[in-house]
Amino acid sequence: MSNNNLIKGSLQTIILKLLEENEKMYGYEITQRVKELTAGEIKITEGALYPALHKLEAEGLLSTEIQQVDNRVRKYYRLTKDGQKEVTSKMSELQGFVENLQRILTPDLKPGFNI
Amino acid sequence: MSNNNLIKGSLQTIILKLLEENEKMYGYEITQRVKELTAGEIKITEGALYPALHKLEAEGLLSTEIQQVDNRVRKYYRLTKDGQKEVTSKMSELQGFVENLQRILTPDLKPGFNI
DNA sequence: TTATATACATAAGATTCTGAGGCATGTTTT
DNA sequence: AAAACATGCCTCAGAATCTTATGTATATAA
Repeated sequence: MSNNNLIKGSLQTIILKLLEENEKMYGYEITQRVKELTAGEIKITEGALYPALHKLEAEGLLSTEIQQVDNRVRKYYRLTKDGQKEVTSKMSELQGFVENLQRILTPDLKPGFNI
Repeated sequence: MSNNNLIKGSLQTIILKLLEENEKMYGYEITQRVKELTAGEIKITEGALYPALHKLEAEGLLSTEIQQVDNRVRKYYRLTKDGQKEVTSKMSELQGFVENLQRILTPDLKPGFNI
C-alpha cells in the first residue's frame, strides 16, 4: 500500500504470469486477483493496468477477445506464442533482480536464503 | 542489465541500507559497491544516484560532509537520526513488497519459501 | 596524448505510475 | 425511489523515477 510505487517495472511480469496460469483473464479480474492474493496490500490501479495491457497487446504478447456477459462487455486477454516465451524471460529477469537486491541489502546472507 | 528499470523505487532503500552498514560513503563509492556486490549486474547510474542523494538530503534523512582527498573533492553522506529510522521502515516496506510479489508470481508456494 | 579511473553535477526525454475523471449496467442499502 | 456500491471499460494531467548525454576537473596508465 504505502509503497505501491515499488511495483514499477514488475506490473508487466505480473500480468504475463497470471495469464500463464489462467489462460485468459479480463482487466477487472486481474485487479481483483492481485488484491486477493496479497490480502489487499497491492492494488493495481486501472490507470496503470489498462495502458499496460494495451502496450503488451501492441507488442504482440497478448491477444484479445470480447465477450458479452450479463449485458456487460468483457475484454479477455490471453498469451500469444511470443507472450509465452516472454513470461519465462521476464520471470528470470525479475528473479535475478530480486537476488541481486538481496545481495545488496543483506550482505551477511548468501544466495538461496529464506526471505 | 537488461532491466535495471526494476530498480524503480528501491534505489532509495539501497542507499539508506548501505549507509546503515558503512556509516559514511560518497556517491562514486556507492556505485562501485553495488557493482561489486552484484557482480556487475546492477549499475547505478550517476544520473539516478545524485538526484536521489540530493533528495534524501533535502528530506533530512542524510547529512553531508565535504572532504579533500588527493586534490579531489569527495562528498560523504551519512544517516541522520531520521534517516536511521527510515532505513527500518523502507526495508520492511521492500520486504513486504517482495513477499507479495512472490505470492502473486508463485501461487504454488507459501510464505517463507526459498528464492 | 589519449584513454581510463576517480569524483562531482545537471538536464532533456522516456517510462511508468497515481489520482481523477468519464461512461454504462446491475445490485444492494438507506 | 434515491443513493451507494460493484462490475467493467477507458483516458489524461501530473508526479516520480529512471536513462543517456553532457559538462567540469584531476590523476594515472597505455
